[in-house]
Amino acid sequence: MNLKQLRYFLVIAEVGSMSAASRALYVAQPALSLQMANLEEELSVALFTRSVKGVQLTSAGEKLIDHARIITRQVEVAKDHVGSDAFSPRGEVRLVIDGSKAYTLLAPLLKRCSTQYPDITLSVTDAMSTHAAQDLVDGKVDMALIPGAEDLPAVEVTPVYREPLHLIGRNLAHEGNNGCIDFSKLHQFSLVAPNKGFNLRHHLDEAALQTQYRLNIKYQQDTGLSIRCLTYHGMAYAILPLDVMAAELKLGELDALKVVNPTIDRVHSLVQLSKQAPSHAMQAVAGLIKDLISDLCLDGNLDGECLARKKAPG
Amino acid sequence: MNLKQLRYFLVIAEVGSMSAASRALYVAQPALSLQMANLEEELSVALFTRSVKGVQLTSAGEKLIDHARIITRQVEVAKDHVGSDAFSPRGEVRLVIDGSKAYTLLAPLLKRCSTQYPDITLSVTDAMSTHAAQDLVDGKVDMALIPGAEDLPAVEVTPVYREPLHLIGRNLAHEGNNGCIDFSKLHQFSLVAPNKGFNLRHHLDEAALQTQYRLNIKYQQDTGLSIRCLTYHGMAYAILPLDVMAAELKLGELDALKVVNPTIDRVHSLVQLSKQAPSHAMQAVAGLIKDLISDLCLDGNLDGECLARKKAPG
DNA sequence: GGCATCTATACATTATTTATATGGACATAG
DNA sequence: CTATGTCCATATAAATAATGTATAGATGCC
Repeated sequence: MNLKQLRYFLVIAEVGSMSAASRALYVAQPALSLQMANLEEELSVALFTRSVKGVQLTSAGEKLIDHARIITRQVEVAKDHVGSDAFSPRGEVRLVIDGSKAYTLLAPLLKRCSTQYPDITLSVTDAMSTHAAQDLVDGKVDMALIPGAEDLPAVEVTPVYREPLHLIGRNLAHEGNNGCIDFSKLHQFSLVAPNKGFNLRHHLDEAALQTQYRLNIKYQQDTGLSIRCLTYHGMAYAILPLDVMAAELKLGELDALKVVNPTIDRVHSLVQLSKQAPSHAMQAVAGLIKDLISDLCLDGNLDGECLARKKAPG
Repeated sequence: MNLKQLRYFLVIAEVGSMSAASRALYVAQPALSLQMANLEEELSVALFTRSVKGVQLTSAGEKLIDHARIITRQVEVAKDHVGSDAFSPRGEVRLVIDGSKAYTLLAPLLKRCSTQYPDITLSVTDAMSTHAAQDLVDGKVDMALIPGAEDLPAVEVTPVYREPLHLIGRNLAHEGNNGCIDFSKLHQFSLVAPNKGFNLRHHLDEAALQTQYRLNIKYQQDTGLSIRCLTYHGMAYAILPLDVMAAELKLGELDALKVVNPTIDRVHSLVQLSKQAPSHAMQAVAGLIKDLISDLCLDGNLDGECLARKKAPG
């Protein structure tokens, strides 16, 4: 067994076909066929069931895939670790950000990273919080910045940011009180919200349960784009953090009212698997994120409370 | 970077010389030279400082060695995992037993292992408890059976056995009371005990502190053999678990009195690093150990209390 | 200074990996 | 039902990588 085999194996398992993997890897298909055959012979167990439509993992293959991810990732971490120190880290960091924060954070984060740590390759993806958490445990990413991670198992959680949620929609200016609106009045608005299971919805349901007020959820949409779209076109009102609709609010096309009595706020946390030791690069990126959020809060560019201390520059 | 390089690297680092490693690995020395040069080039950092006396790890090399151990071990675990199931596990398990228990447990454990799990290779070493714990965190072994591990960090600890300590030495038969002796009377005996830092000594000191009685420790010896030797020759008395001197006690050459008021007992635990998932083989061996201790206690061949439940046969 | 030991380099040899070409299995479309 | 396309496996040749042999350079030791 060697690392090349494991890397091939991961790609083949992911795309479900040796031919497709050969195109993705820029390697001839027989090479993959042979390497997998060798691997299977060494382990004396079949990893795939072959068919004319591609390959599928056997149960043994399913077992191997977790190990393969851990091993190949550990190798990357090792490379980074020996080649860098706390002052000039290097290597790849794969970060997933909750969709609601990606718009605000992505650009400045990438900018700062390339400036402060030119040797770090920061790959950022965005996803809804639940998918982000799954990517993390699957080993597809190294870190996640997601809301509602306070009590996930087997992970290292650092709360960094508490944000209040707002009612957002058209022609709300006259409704509120000092830019606020009581939770009790929310039922007057047709809302668009994600399905149960999503963090945003969880906070809404919780507050509704607590106050005994019902909400009038007219549309259930699970992507940020859908929610923004319906809201923008006046079809419904959304309960969101401010920055998601920053541009429309600035233009005066939409209004926002902070929900109070009770306020609904959620905590975004940096999450990483505790079973894998963080590389210098990961620690550096974690510091960057904390700094960035801290700065954005101080400058008023991010609405909410920073929970992570401003790191000393290093 | 590949696994071959990491394996070579580990051996070279361990023996401190490429030539010596080449003999150990049955590989020509230039092959090692070249592989290490390649590895260093890929990481763009020197792993060794070469001298005419051999090689020595640089700080980067020190960093890599931990990763290399984890990675290579993870590969072995992966192999075992996919190639075996809970019923017929296979693979290597490296166990270290505290010296005081090795004599009693080693033979029956190996016998049971080869009978029940013929595909498991069980490598057992013995060491004083402190060294055993170090071997575990260094990744030189997978599991340890040691006393006093109740609150080690970053490890999975399963208490399996509580054993009472006895005063052992020549001509004690008339001293005790129903085979027991009060802690308060211990100061009358010249003792041989390990230095501070060793688990046995820790329990003695603790009891002395608690009762405010001082102990008369004449010799400080840190190996089981030394302590047994001095005791056997009547130069001192030892405070030990019964089984360490089982043969001499049986022959009537030595006597043992259980220390009471307070009793001094210590708990042996199975310890494994929590960061590495246990293979089927490791779980099987852990079960074997619990079973064995349980059986030995029930049959009266081990003096003390079994803390782990008798596992259902499987 | 001569000898032993260690690592590095040069070069030939061997082993491994990959690419090309091709065949068999199977699905889908005409 | 046949033609066609896609998939994986095999054979063979080419390319790449790893290893062994021989040897040089460096340094400690007697």
